Amino acid sequence: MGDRAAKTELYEAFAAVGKALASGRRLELVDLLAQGERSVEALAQAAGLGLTTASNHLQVLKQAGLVTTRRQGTKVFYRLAGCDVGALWALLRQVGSAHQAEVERARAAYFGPGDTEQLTREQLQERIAEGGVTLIDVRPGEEYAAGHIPSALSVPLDQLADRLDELPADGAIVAYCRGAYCVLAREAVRALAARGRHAVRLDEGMLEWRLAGLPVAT
Amino acid sequence: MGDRAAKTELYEAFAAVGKALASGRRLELVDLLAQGERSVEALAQAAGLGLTTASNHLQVLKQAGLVTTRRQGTKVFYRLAGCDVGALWALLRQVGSAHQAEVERARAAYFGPGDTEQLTREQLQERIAEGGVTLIDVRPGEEYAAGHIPSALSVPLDQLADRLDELPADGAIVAYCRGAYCVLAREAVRALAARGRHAVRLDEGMLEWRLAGLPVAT
DNA sequence: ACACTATTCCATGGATTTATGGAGGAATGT
DNA sequence: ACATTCCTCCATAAATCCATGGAATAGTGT
Repeated sequence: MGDRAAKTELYEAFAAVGKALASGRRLELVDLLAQGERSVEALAQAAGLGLTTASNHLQVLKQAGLVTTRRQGTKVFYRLAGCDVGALWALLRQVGSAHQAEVERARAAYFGPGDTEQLTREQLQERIAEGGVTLIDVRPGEEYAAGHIPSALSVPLDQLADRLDELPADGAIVAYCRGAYCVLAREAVRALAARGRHAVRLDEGMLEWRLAGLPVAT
Repeated sequence: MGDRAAKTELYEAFAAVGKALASGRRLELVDLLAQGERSVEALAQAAGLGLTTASNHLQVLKQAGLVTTRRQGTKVFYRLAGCDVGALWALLRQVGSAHQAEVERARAAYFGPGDTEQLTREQLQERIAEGGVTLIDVRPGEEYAAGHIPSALSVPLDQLADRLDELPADGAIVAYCRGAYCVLAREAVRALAARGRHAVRLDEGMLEWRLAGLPVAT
């Protein structure tokens, strides 16, 4: 008991989880999977990876125990192994943004200058309870189908311009997307503003909503 | 806004945190630092690493923003950059142990067969409130000095055999150490049992105590 | 200035990781 | 059986990471 070789092995086993989180590509995959299960091909396309590359990365994640698979016909669907994996990803992002300057720089470059008006979860819940607010989920339709905020309407960002008539002309519009580091809701708010509609966004997204234990509709 | 190159950079920045967690050696250092700040030399010795190797790993952790340094005379003291880093380490361990078989195997090999009687934090708090319990901190003295559970007595494991007279002959003894994956308390309980004293251990340790927001004495 | 201590920086070979193509495997439909 | 689809496994070259020793640097005491 307590010898060095065994200790090294134990820590190496924990490090296997760290290694799985040590690639930006894999983190993109984890972020996608946090929205719901997907096939390898869908993941590869959504993350902009080659098929074999995506498969390789998914194998690494699976080896580390972060994801599990389910086979349906010829397709293999990957999903996070548990909600604790989503929590780990969220905490990793929080630690990075709190302590690493490079994250803040990259975030600013990704989101672009300025920011859009935002709402906290609590404020959104109040507004929903009061009524009169139109909540739109601007993620791709499959992610909405895998789970969304109750009362939200699915309006994927790329359909937003064509479906303006479904949104109230003068009522309040709130958009949300995957999470704190997703651009979709920001782009939706800007796109709406460019078309003369006022909208605000939820400050975080579906990932944080789930982690907070709030109700999810499917 | 939202272009791929910027997105890749952002995820790569998060991955820098993952990379820092991708080595068993570095995780051992993080685990030590979770107990309190230490000099490079002390860390190298405690982790069984060469001095330059330890310094290298610490630089990687620093670069990732997980630790910060403080200079005092010729010594440089490293410490965790925030309690969220400790939380990240704890969550990484939890995810590993929940989803990765290898962790469980390595844990069993490290801790040895069988287990000692244990107590939860809540039970310990009750027993302390009732009185009549002797709580011993079996970590090295410097870690006790950096913060310990109120009312605990510092009895480093390597002094335990020589200081049996300080412990009640028939009262209840509870030992604790660094955390859920630390052997010290288990070894203390066994050592006491081998000398005819009955003792139990706290199921987790100082790391989890701090993260739970419970009071810490110095 | 000098010796001394504690740490970081630098160079190096060996090991690991990465992206990518092509072959191989499993389930499905004809 | 056969072709098709979707995915995994294998091989490979480029890039990165690792431990280690020696040189360089910052601070302390004489």
